[in-house]
Amino acid sequence: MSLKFALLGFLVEQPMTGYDLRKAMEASVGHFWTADQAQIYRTLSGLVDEGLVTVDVVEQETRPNRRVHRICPAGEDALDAWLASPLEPVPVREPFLMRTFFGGRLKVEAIEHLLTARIDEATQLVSLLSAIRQQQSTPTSLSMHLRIATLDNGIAHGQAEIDWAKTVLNGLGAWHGTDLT
Amino acid sequence: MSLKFALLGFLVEQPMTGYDLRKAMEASVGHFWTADQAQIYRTLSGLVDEGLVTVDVVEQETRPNRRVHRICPAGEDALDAWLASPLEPVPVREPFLMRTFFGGRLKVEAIEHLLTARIDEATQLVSLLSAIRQQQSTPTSLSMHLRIATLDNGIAHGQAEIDWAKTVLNGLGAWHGTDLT
DNA sequence: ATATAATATAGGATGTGTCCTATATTATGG
DNA sequence: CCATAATATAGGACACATCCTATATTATAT
Repeated sequence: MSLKFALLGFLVEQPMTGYDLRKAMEASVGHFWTADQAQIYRTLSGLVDEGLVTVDVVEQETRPNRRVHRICPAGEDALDAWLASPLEPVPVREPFLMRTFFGGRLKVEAIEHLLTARIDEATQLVSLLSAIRQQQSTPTSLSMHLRIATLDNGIAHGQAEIDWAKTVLNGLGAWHGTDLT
Repeated sequence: MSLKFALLGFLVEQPMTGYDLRKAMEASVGHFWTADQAQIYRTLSGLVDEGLVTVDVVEQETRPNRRVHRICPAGEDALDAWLASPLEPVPVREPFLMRTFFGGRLKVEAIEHLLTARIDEATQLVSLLSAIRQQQSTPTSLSMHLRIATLDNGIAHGQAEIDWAKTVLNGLGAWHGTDLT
């Protein structure tokens, strides 16, 4: 998927180890892309096999050697090709909505609990992203503008989820104490 | 994941074949859960192995026999347990935001193209969901209320995406004709 | 004083889902 | 008249990702 290109994108900025990449991703794209450590290493060696990335081994005594990955021109080409390529359809999969869909089997109180938990989670996420967003200075480049935009996207969807859940919660009153699902 | 429970949820309403389930899902939860045909059949036979579902074979001459699946009491219990269980953390993965994040490598026009395509897609989705939403009568049960709520969720997020993309698009003007990424 | 986090890589097992294929007939659309 | 959609199931191959494990030392936190 896009992990491959995410790695290439980060390696454009500077050569990094798998470990560095994991941290860099967690700190920047973590809110819209979670990457497993094992997956990063596997994808990274795949990039090396494809000739898009080279490795410099830096010997270390106490820890495993640092394998510093550097992007090749072919890697940059692959990244640019991907950026301009048509958007692949994303499989949608929302376990929470699946629960909502069959929630009629639950007691109203249990549904309220589900929804308030959802609101709490989304509120926390929005707070976190907003805090990071506040720390950003006014964008002086297109790149910065776009990176901040990804934060705004998370905030917008988080807020949409909160608003939606509150509306559903309010509409639930009509079925309080009712057992006719 | 939740596919297992989605199948159980649908089988509560009436016994169905794998084929029926695929159609039922596409028509109702399709906007927040895409299910592959092969995956449905495999998951379904898994449910049979677990003893949560039984099968009646209806002989047919011209086509493969219909294997009608019926939920067992154990299946209903499993469904209810899942509905009340804590929410598993969902892995986030948004290829479009990954592209946005590294979009600084593209020309401003190319980014505009990405964003307008995104707006078009989201607009289409919102139209489709809104049309379905309009066809719904006023909910007379908790179940109906919640099912309609899943539609509203899709509409809300679609609209949030449209609003966000338009804002980003407007902010892009400042970098028109600039090459300093 | 002791535990755990940080540094750094990588393999095996497992799960979940997609894609493609096979099979066979009838109905519908252009 | 011909193609393809609908009906109905299911297996093989493969991709992508997660979880767990192993290894080894230092720094930090309780």
